[in-house]
Amino acid sequence: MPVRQPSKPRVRRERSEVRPYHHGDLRRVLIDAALQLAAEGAEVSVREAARRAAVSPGAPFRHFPSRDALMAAVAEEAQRRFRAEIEVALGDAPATDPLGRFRAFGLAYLRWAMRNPAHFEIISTGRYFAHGSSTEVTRDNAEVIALTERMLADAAAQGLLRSTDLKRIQIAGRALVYGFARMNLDGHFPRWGVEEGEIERTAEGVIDLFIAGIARF
Amino acid sequence: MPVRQPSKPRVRRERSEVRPYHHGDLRRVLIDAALQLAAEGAEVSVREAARRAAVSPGAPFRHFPSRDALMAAVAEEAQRRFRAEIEVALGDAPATDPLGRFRAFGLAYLRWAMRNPAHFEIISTGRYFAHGSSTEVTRDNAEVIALTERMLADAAAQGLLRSTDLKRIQIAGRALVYGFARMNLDGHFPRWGVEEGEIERTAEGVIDLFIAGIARF
DNA sequence: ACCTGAACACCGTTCAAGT
DNA sequence: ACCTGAACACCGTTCAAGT
Repeated sequence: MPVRQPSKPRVRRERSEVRPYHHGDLRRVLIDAALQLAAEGAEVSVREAARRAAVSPGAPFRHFPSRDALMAAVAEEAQRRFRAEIEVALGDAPATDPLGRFRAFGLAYLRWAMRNPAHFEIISTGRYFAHGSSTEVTRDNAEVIALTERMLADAAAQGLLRSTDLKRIQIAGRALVYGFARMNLDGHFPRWGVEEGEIERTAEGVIDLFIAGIARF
Repeated sequence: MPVRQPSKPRVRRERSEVRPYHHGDLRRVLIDAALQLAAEGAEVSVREAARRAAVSPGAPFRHFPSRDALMAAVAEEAQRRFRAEIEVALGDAPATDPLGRFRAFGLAYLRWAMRNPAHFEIISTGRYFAHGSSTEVTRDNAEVIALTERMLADAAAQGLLRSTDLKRIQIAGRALVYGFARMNLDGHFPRWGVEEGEIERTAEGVIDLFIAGIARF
């Protein structure tokens, strides 16, 4: 078999002065523009994303059938990043300590939500895509749910829990962290006397309170 | 002094067939229209509210400086109703049983949120008025916070709580119910295997789990 | 004092026409 | 195949003009 040179991808003046007629990967560029708009706290509009991609207002509709479809793609991307961060955080937590893992999960969840509020909102608000319209988001989410399910099952197996109703514990735990993240998002903390600087510490305290409540000792 | 007849307020065909030039109380009518739009699950738009009030698109702006101001008025009304319902629910709960009151509060909170999702969202989303732009909403909210503060202080005084960090308990409790309400709002329950019919029961279970976690026994 | 109706600058979306 | 640019039906908001 003839050995081929490990072909450096032929660039051939891709970076010419002349604006090319075809955009490189408009789909990708539009998603990134939308992510950035959200991160800036601006409303995500198709037209503005198009403007940032330097294309006409109609162009995005060749890649996304609707604004909601664009938002779903943005949610997919954000969900991917979220899940990656969760998994990194859980890499440090030993499998032998399921409640420790549960705690690490909660902390990672809240930290990401605090530091990426707009992306968190797009993932969770459910206003942009009908439940399950994006199979990828659905799958990612299901795997995150399965993750905490396993932790609780392990904890129960080790006799660490007061209650045997794991589903109830799981939903309560999720309501707790989701509620905390949304209180932040929706600007509730000032009226609760929680200041900017102490939010992450407060998150930690709330998680610990919950775990102390479900733990046998 | 000549006695004048106790003049029945001169109506003089106010209810004539001809549409009167002045609306009776356009402000009120616009707020109601907006509440109804929200309850129908539709986007609340100033123009649509104007249409329902049978006035021109510009008319609302004589009563509200902006869409956000209209939404703030809607939030005020919704918050008033919410608080009224909470207080009715607490009327039945004896002052001698602070954790019972805490439970009753949580249930009333969640029931209202489940049954008035759109109004609940307008109250809580904080997208429509800067934190504290409406003194009335701020005050109503502060009183609801004070309500639960008292319950927990009473519970602590009776030695019913495991922890003495009441602020932490309060924020955790609020995060729990708010999170649960928002999971419902944001359509999370299908992917958690919680069906429509069992949501209120699940809410009860989650509240009980939390209270069992903070109670001394 | 309160409302109308036209106007303006935005949006999402469609579609013929261009390359 | 992909993009342009005009068009349409919506929005929030302003403002002269009417009563």
